[in-house]
Amino acid sequence: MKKNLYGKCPYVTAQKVLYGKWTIVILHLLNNDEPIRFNELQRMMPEEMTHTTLSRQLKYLEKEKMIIRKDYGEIPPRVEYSLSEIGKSFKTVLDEIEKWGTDYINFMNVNNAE
Amino acid sequence: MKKNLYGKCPYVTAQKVLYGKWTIVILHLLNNDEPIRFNELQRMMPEEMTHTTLSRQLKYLEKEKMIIRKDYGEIPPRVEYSLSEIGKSFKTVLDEIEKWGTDYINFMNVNNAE
DNA sequence: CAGAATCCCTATTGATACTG
DNA sequence: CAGTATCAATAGGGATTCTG
Repeated sequence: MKKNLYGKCPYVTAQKVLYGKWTIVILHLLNNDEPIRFNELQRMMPEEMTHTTLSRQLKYLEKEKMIIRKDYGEIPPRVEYSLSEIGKSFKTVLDEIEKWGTDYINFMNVNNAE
Repeated sequence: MKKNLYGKCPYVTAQKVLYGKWTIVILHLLNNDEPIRFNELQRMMPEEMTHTTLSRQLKYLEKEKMIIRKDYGEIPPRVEYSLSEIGKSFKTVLDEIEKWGTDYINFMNVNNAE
């Protein structure tokens, strides 16, 4: 009987980390030098999403050690998100995704009449 | 109001193509010179999955033009799957995923007591 | 062998209201 | 501002059966 290979096979593991509906986009947006506040991040998202969903995705990525949540404990609340070290190292994948994604979009535009 | 950016933003697009539970692994397994038959592919999968699920994922990837399905029309059936051109170009992403995934696994092993 | 069809079940998302 | 809590809606996956 085969076993769960999360934490063993790099592909299975990466798939699980990236499985959320917005994870790649969030990691991409956080991939700069400035930490980003919650609402700011929501406004930057390319598509509509509720704060409930964003909150959940952020929590998931935090649990997976991809991002760091810094709560300033102020009123009104001020929370900033940034990439962790292992999250930053994901940049090489993001760069390839951007290149490939661009190629894929062009390819689909050429090949699809619709 | 924000719009659906599938087909516009490379990250959103890549996320949608990769959203299946096994897509990355399937693309990785098909990433060689030999086409692979259905049952053979199922046996190669690192974790248990039913043929129903594999069938669905393959259909999805075929619809997204990532893979090519070749039906030999024989009895008993013989169907081979291989990567399309745009699917092959995904290799650069897969390579980075493998590297990063390996780093991530090591990182998690060092940092998690459990 | 390589599915399709079906049903069921769970996980994920979305919508809304509430809070310090 | 940055959430949480709750509930409803949906999609995706799994199990089983049937087929040529």
